[in-house]
Amino acid sequence: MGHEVERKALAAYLEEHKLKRTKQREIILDAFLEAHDHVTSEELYRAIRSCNPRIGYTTVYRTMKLLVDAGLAQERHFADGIARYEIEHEHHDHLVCTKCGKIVEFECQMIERSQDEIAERYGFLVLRHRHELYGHCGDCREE
Amino acid sequence: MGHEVERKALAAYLEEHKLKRTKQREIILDAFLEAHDHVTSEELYRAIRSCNPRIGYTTVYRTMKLLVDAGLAQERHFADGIARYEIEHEHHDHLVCTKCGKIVEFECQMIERSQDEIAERYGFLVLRHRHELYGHCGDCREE
DNA sequence: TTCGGTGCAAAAGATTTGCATATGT
DNA sequence: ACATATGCAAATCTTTTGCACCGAA
Repeated sequence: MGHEVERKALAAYLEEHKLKRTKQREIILDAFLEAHDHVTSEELYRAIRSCNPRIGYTTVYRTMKLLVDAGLAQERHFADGIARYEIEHEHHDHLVCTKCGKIVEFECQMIERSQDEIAERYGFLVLRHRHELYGHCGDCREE
Repeated sequence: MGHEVERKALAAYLEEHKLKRTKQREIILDAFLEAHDHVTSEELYRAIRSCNPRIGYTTVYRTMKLLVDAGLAQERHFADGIARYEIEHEHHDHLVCTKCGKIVEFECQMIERSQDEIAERYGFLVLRHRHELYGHCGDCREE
């Protein structure tokens, strides 16, 4: 089921930090990589449980923190305050519906370029950014 | 102690929604306006308690949600997932230096326009946004 | 054999809810 | 008078921790 690159990255991280390779960690990594973005720990736990009933809540929480430390996942907090994880990847931004909680990712070259321009104007070297638009999605704005 | 504008805004909202003006709501509004930005409900509760021991936790939580609905406060979630409130003000974008902590505000018409375009593409009605660029400022990037 | 890992249950921390009482309108 | 607001305690929800047992190195 693929994910070789990520498995190796995790293995390297574990070895480097004298931590152990366990099947739970592999299972959770796979489930995370297969899940839609913005999964919560609880969603992951449920998904994993359906195939592997012997994995505990705690292990999912602990492993997700591990994946963050290993640079494989990113933790984000949107309006509801629940931790959500996404795969560490290129810059992208979010539209968040404050009514139903829907989260849509978008990318906009124009904005990226404008950011570079702004950064240059102020002499900044930009390393990362956070850009979230909050409002009502198509389904919720009619109500 | 000032805050006339906000008090009137709250009163208007309460009247419009057939809600009641209570002294608790005024006290909490005042405390919120006087607090530093990014206060948590708990901090507010403690600050209010020192002068008004008869106000309950619950009322602070409920009133902060009310202030958000009334457009007087904004709720945010940073890395720890605890709700923090700040005064609703014009949307500034920020450049944040992760070395020296300098914060520079900027505004960019191009970005604003792009946001509108994105929102339209996804059918969103955008109410507010958050846009932060993190990096090193001119003074720090040389080191 | 030795540590770190796991899973359960219990704790902790933040926020919400049920309900009897109090209070604006 | 009536409907909403309040405050307490209890419930809920997410996440963390303590601890006995398990398993990778």
